[in-house]
Amino acid sequence: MTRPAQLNFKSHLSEILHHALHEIAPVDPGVSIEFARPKQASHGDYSCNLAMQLAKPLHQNPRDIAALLIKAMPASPYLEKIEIAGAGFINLFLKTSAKQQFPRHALESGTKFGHSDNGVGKRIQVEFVSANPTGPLHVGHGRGAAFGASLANVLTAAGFSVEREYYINDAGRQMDILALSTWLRYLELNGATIAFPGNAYQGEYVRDMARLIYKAHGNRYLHQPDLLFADIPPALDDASEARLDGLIAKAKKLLGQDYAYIHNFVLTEQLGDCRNDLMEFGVVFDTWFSEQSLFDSGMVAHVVQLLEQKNYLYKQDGAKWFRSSDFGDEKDRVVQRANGEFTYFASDIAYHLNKFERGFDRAIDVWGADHHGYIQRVKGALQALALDPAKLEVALVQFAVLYRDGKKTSMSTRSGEFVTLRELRQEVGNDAARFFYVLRKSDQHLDFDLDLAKSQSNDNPVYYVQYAHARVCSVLEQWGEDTATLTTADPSPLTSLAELALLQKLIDYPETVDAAAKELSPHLIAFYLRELAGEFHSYYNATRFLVPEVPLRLARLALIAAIRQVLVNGLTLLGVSAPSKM
RNA sequence: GCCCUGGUAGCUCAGUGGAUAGAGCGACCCCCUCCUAAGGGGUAGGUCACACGUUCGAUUCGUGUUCAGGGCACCA
Repeated sequence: MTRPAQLNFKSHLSEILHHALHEIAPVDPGVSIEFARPKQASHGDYSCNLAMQLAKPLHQNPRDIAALLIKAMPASPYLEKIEIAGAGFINLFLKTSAKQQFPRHALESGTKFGHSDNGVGKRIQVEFVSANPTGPLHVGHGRGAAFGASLANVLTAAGFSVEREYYINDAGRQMDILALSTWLRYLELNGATIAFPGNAYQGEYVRDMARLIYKAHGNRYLHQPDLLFADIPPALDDASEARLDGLIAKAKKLLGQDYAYIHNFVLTEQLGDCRNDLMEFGVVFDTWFSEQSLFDSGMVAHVVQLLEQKNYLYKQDGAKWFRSSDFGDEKDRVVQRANGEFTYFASDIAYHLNKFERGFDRAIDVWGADHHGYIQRVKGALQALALDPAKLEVALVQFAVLYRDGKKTSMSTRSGEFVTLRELRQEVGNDAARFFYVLRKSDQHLDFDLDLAKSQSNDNPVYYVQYAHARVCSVLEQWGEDTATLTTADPSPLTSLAELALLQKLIDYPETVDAAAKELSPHLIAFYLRELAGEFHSYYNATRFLVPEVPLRLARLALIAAIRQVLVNGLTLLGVSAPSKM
């Protein structure tokens, strides 16, 4: 057995059990080799239920099979003993000396500890946030941002080449509504009295943009409001969508070329704001992909034509429908409306075709849970285009429901009543926000209690983890010597129960990163860190590190230095800082 | 009506086809002359929603029921 470059007991054990399995069952019986971490120490460090799985296909008693497997296993330098227990568990016990290698191993690997090469040579695109640039990001977007960024980091740690992308919905009606809303506010600044539509964008940021335009251009874009509202039927109520569309059409007509200026101005403003907001949140993108560019390049028209050629479209009521029900969708969907305009779905098909053309091995879309009905039709379209829909994975992030004073808070952008991500970050801090967001499984509803998150109490688990880091820093500082020398410390004095448990925890870290990458579950890192911090705090309270006996002191310092490294690495994956003083 | 998520301790949530189901908060009791008390130790708290099925074994998988949240546009 060769020693793996990155020490990973699980894959090592898996290797030797595969070998044994092949020995006793040359024909693949179609079972998978899994290891569990037993809750009881007497059941070993790892346990394997392979023998029980084999009982049926091999028509033998599981305990007998276990004995055969153990006999066929190649010798391992890391194993102390192997036992058969219960109904046929194979319990594996690691040598203490093997576990004791981990502090040195973690320190030598440094920021790379926990990284693997599982994904080497594979390109993954992670698309996330992709919020409409029609207003500030709110706390719901924040969850997608935190999840997507952490996921991308985890995948990078697993060796994948990751590209982070933001899809900008800069084409379409919502942008027009924003442009109109801003222009109406601008008219008000010019002294006009406007019946501001109830379903236009109400937020204060719209007024801010209008003020910027007014400041830079004075009354250049002023038109008489009478003309604007002239033939808009008064019978239509204030919140009518048709009235809004009428106003947009009128604005385009009155402003002529200038409409493009207003439209572009509000887009640039909102996008810039969004980008800054995310950057401050530690979330950066490699690519900002414009939906409009898909129209400009003719990609949307092209993809619709492509589907038409393949006979997946039909006309009904003047519109073009895609036969998505042929691909498991509950009904067919319109790609081109009766008025000739393409739907959002059409540009989304074009967008996904474009993703595939860029040659990613996997594309992960992080979507809000409200888009779940969308998965089937997009995959259907990909299939219709003879692409492999399995390459597209959709991670649905459930809504973050916000509570203030114990009451649900509305998050509609148009109504202007929302709590922005920026506001949240200012109130609870970036670290707490990033950590809070990934402290839930992504497909789990998140009740974000603002009052709790705002309270600077120790309820906030991020402090708990950061505090562990700060404590290690403090101890090492008082020790005062070069921590780099700790890699040479003899680890054999680390024999207490707490120390063995901590060694095991270090061993778990690379496996946790692997699992988080495989299951697209960054929350596993957050939970791991909380557990590691908990075991460290307990150890800290029970044990002195700066003891007079030099070998013991060095061994313990090496252990806590390794813990510090893992805390840093894990927090980095989550985009949370690791302060050395608190 | 159909589709997605969920239902695990008082609350918020992890977790697992396996052996005695976990954490945080809350409650109660205790620990700073001591490397950071933003910490630690302890006590109490459970029919893993319910029923049936698959399995050597189900809280985990399947089906049904029920409750909760969300989604079902020629919006984006």
